[in-house]
Amino acid sequence: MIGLNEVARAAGVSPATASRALHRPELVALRTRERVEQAAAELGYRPNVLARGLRTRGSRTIGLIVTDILNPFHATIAKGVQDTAEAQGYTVLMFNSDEQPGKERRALETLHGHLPMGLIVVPTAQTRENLAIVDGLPTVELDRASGKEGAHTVMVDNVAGAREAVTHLTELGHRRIGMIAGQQDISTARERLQGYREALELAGLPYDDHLVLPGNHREPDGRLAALRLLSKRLPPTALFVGNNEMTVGAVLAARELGLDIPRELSIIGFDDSRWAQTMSPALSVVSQPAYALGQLACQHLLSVIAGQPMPESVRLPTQFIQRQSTGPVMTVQA
Amino acid sequence: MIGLNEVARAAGVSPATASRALHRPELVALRTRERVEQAAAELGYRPNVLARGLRTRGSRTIGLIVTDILNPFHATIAKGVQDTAEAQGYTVLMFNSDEQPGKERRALETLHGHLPMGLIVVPTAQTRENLAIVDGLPTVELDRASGKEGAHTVMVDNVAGAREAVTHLTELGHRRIGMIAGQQDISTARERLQGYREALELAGLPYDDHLVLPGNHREPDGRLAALRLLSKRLPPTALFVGNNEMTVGAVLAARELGLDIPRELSIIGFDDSRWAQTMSPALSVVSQPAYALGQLACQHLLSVIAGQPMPESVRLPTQFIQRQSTGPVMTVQA
DNA sequence: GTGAAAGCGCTAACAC
DNA sequence: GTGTTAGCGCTTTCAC
Repeated sequence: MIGLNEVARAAGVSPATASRALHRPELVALRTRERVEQAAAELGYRPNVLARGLRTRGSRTIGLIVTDILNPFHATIAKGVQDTAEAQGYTVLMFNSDEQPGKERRALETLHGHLPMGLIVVPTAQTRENLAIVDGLPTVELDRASGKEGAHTVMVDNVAGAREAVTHLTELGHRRIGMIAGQQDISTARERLQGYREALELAGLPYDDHLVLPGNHREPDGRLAALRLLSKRLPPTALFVGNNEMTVGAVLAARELGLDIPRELSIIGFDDSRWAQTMSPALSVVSQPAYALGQLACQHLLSVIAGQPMPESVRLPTQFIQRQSTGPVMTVQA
Repeated sequence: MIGLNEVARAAGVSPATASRALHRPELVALRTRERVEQAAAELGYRPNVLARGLRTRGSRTIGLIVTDILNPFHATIAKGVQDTAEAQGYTVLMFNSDEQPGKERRALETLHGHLPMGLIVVPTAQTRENLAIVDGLPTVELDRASGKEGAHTVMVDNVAGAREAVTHLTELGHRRIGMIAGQQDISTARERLQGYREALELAGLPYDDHLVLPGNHREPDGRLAALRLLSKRLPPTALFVGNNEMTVGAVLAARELGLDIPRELSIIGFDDSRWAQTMSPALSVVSQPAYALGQLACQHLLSVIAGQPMPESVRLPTQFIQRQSTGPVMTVQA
């Protein structure tokens, strides 16, 4: 490996000067700086970030923990984070928690050993406790809030997004609207349920516990919950589903039951995707700016790292996109 | 940060012994080892991998460069790699090349500074040259071959997969079968085209240049290529598409043209996905074991790192899955 | 079986 | 503006 020593020798300066020339050009005479830069380029010098990190107690590295990289929403978030970090010269160490607090813990432990300068995390149910592992590390919680005091969060306005979607349904005349909600220990799921309740209230409809089923955010759970809701004697005429994966399951369930969408059942999902756009009928959704969410979280984190005062919580708006999966309620069957 | 010094002091031994106790237990008396381990656990000791890496010239880190993390195929591969690496105590540094050799170069340069022990890369068109940056680093090429001499590769049998799919079409009676091929500087695309040709030959059909269009592996290109092929005076009655993203474009194109699948047009895509499974009609595909591919590449790499002799090239089989997007050729129109 | 000492490559403090 | 020196936390000779 070509080290700074070689570069310094080739440029006829001391290693310290070579380091300054590369890292703090303003402290060095223009001439020497040029010599060093040229030598570095010729030798193909690449800084050893391990040595640098050891010395400065912090590599230009940030951690990213998502709950499911196979979920396109998370993959998009990850790309937003990575692109932004890379543009600023940061390297991202990415981990998957698979929604499991234990995996999150291990990820945090591994990360800790890498002396990262910051962390972006999509929290699990135990993030508040787990974050003790990286105590003092600048952290931004993304998409969900762990509930930790004073944590920085970047999220969408889930309440408004859900309210808008469900209001769309009430305005179409639906009065029995089911919801497949996420696990209630996740802030996002709570907020979406809250929006659902608010929309019902606005429409003067009662909240009916039996029409709301939990789900663990994955496809099979969405399917099972939908099957249960739709098999009731008096099934809902519309379904609002709390995340993208469960929506797939719900649509599959509707197909299994031979229900025509939207004639016999209206469905709205949370989070847009290519699948939602191209399935037939195309799915009405509450769309989230996933990429922007990742970008913003990363910028936010870098600002916090830089010591700039930052607002604790940032909310991005969602957008309701009406497609073909929602329609007026059928005239009541005898 | 709790360092090895603190642990050593707490255990009443020297740092050197503490290091040995944790890393080479057999060199240390059982009693002292226990004391050290207990001290480490109590203090919550986490090794500083930067310091260790600096000292041993190589962190327990491997690099992974994929061409598009938003493509579910690549996301799945990444998960396979990560899960496997993590199980062996390795940390993955993941980068996105977006198919751009320039981004790949920068990723390799960044990676180099982290002193990784190995690299898994989904090659771009210039990987052969770019790999000079990490000269000597154990490397496994995944999904595609860069053409570098003696490189380790883990791929699927693209020729057989394509041949099988196209043979399915010829057996259904199709005689004008179009192909949307990937860029021919990518080995995978060349091999799939090769399989297409072999299938035609097996069926005694001539190879017609006009029925084969290139594409840059992304959705819009697939759409445009399909539109061009299907707008011919004598359009193909079936389409074989070289990757998953382009297949989406091709299906959208068919819809735009109002073509009924499979009555008026049969389509087969390469690589399965949830989209392919749930779109209607469900898509017949050549399915690839994406997760296993990632796992295998990682195992292979770790073996190479460990100095075990390894075969240069590994091929996994594909599997043709017939769904509803393929059917017998329509009786010829006047 | 254990400790002392050196050094991985780099940068910050302190001279000059 | 530049060089000298020291040390980040760890592992690894080399003694004992």
